[in-house]
Amino acid sequence: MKIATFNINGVKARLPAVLDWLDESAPDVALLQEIKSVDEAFPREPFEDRGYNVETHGQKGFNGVAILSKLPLEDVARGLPGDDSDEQARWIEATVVGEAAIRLCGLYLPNGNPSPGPKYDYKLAWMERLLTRAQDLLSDETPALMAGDYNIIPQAEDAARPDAWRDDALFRLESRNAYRRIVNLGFTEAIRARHPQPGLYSFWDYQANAFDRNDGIRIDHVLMTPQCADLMRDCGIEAEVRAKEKPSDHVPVWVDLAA
DNA sequence: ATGGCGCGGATACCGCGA
Repeated sequence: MKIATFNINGVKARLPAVLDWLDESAPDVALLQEIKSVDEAFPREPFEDRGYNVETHGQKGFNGVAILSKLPLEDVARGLPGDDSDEQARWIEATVVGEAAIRLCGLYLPNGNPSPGPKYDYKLAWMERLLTRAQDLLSDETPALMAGDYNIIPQAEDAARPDAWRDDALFRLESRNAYRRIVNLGFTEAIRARHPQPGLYSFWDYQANAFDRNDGIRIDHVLMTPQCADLMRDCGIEAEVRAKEKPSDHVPVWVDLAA
C-alpha cells in the first residue's frame, strides 16, 4: 500500500497538478494539507471519478486537511484532541483496512512565525497536544503513522542553508527539541531511516528560483509506530513534481507498506 | 538577496505562508 503526504497549497489552484500527480504516482492513500477550502466547496468529483474515497476537514481560506483513499476509510476523526477551543483545521485521522489495518493521521503543524510571539506559542502548544496523541497511538501497539507538513527542519542536514533558518520557527532549538521528543517516543521517520543522506528536501520557496538552485528544506515527514515501520518496504520524495506546471511549493513524500 | 512568489478573500490591498 502506497501512502503519500502532500501539502498542495490550495485545492482549487492546484487541482490539475494534483490530478496529474495522482494519475502518475497512483498512491492508494493521499494525505493532503493546506486544502484552503471549506468541506462543502472541496471538489470531490474528480477524485471520486479516480476511485478515491474522500474525507475532508476544511476551513475557510486557510489550513485544511483531507484524506483520499482507494480503500474504504473507517472511524474518521477530525481535529487534534486536547483543546476544544482550537478552530484551526490541521488534523484528520482514519483507519484503512488492506492486508493489515493502518491508522492514518494527516497533519498540518502550525508554521509558528514570527517567533517569539503568540503564533510560536500556538505551535509549541499544538506540539504538546501532538505528543499526547502520539503516546496514545504507541500505546495501541498497532500499525499507525502520522504524516504531513510538520513545519520542522529536524536537523541541519535537512536544509541547504541551515544558517538562514537558525532563528526561524521551523528550525529554532525549541522547535527541534519538541519534534525530537515526539520521534524519540518510539517512532521511525521514514526518509531518515531509509535514505539518511543529506540534501533531500520536500519544500522549495517560490521566490528567487529556489528549486533551480536546490535551496530547499525537508519539513514533510512520515512518522511510523514500530508495528508500522516493520511493514515499510520503501519510501521516497517525489521532487520532480516541483518542476511541473503551476506546482505547489511542497512535493509528495510516500511510503510503501506491506499492508 | 531586509527582496522576492503564490493563494484566498476580500477588492484594487492584505494576511499568511516558509
